[in-house]
Amino acid sequence: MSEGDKNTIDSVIENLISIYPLLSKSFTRSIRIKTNLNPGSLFILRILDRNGILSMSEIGCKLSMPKPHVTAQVDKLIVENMVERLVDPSDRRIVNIKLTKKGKIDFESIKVQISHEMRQSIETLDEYKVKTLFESSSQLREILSEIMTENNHLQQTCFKQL
Amino acid sequence: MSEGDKNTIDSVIENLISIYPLLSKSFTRSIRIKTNLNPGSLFILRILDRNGILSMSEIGCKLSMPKPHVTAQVDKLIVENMVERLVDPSDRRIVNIKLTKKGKIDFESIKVQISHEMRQSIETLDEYKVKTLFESSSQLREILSEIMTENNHLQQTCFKQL
DNA sequence: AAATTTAGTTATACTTTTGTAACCATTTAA
DNA sequence: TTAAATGGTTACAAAAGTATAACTAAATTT
Repeated sequence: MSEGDKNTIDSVIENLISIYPLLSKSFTRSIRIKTNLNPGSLFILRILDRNGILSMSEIGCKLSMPKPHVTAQVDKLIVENMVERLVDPSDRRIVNIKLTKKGKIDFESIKVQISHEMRQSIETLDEYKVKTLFESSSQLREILSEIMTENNHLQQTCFKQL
Repeated sequence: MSEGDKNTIDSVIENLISIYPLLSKSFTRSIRIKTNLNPGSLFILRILDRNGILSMSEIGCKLSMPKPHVTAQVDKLIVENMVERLVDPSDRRIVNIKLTKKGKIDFESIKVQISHEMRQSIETLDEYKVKTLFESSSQLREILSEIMTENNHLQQTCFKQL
């Protein structure tokens, strides 16, 4: 690897370390204020919305969330009637989770709620910047999803890939 | 605003909501394992490294961190001899914070520590993807920094811009 | 000079997240 | 058919972040 590549990677790390708190502050506060959910259970809604059905362990793997925490968060979502547990007939130890109809509808409106300020900010940008924002966020998301597939290390190794 | 723009913004929000947990999980765990600091105090180091000297309030504004939390985190960093308090001679209410020499050195090595896994992952990517990652993270960082300048709402309004 | 505002700290309570250990039920392996 | 491994839950502890009120000291306003 050349010296230039090394510097490029340094810059990437710098950028990511800067982006993280910007996103964090933008979302977590909206989530707390505008929903009665916490960020963790919202993450679970998001991956269920994307993946359909996931087992408890798969949720924990995808979110690097300890299994006891997954249980607690899913319990909350069940109380809210946003997800449901499904016993896997082929292996009755496995508990599969999926969004309910209410969960799907609620998640859509929550997304609108928590991104309201950010949406307004983005709308003030000129067309070119919005396009740049779209492309850069798409690319970053894709590559990060690709490389962030390492296992978690929580009570047991997580073998299944994201 | 056209329907296409609205969809583009929706996609941007989707992307950002996806990127956030990926970054979060990648950094916070490394920080906890590899340093004796918490993410919050590391954020403070980062903005001090970038901005030089900042007052307590400015730190709180930039990080959307409640002032009492800033005090607590800075206290920790002072115990570690990584930052120092400087009384502002023109206004003796203001407490300015800057990195010590040790703080600068430590921060550099901490950055290497906490980004080690991510760096290794990035190194496995081909040259084109690294370039894409660099460009997209740079662009995203720049635009997010630009739009995430809203005030915090913690005990008092934060007027100064980031 | 008195009243108000601002910067920061202290104290305190609460929420969220992380982590470990122990446990049950089920499946797989010996 | 025992023994071991796996998926998940329960219980519990601790770290980290969030929030508000009350306070001191200094600056500003009136």
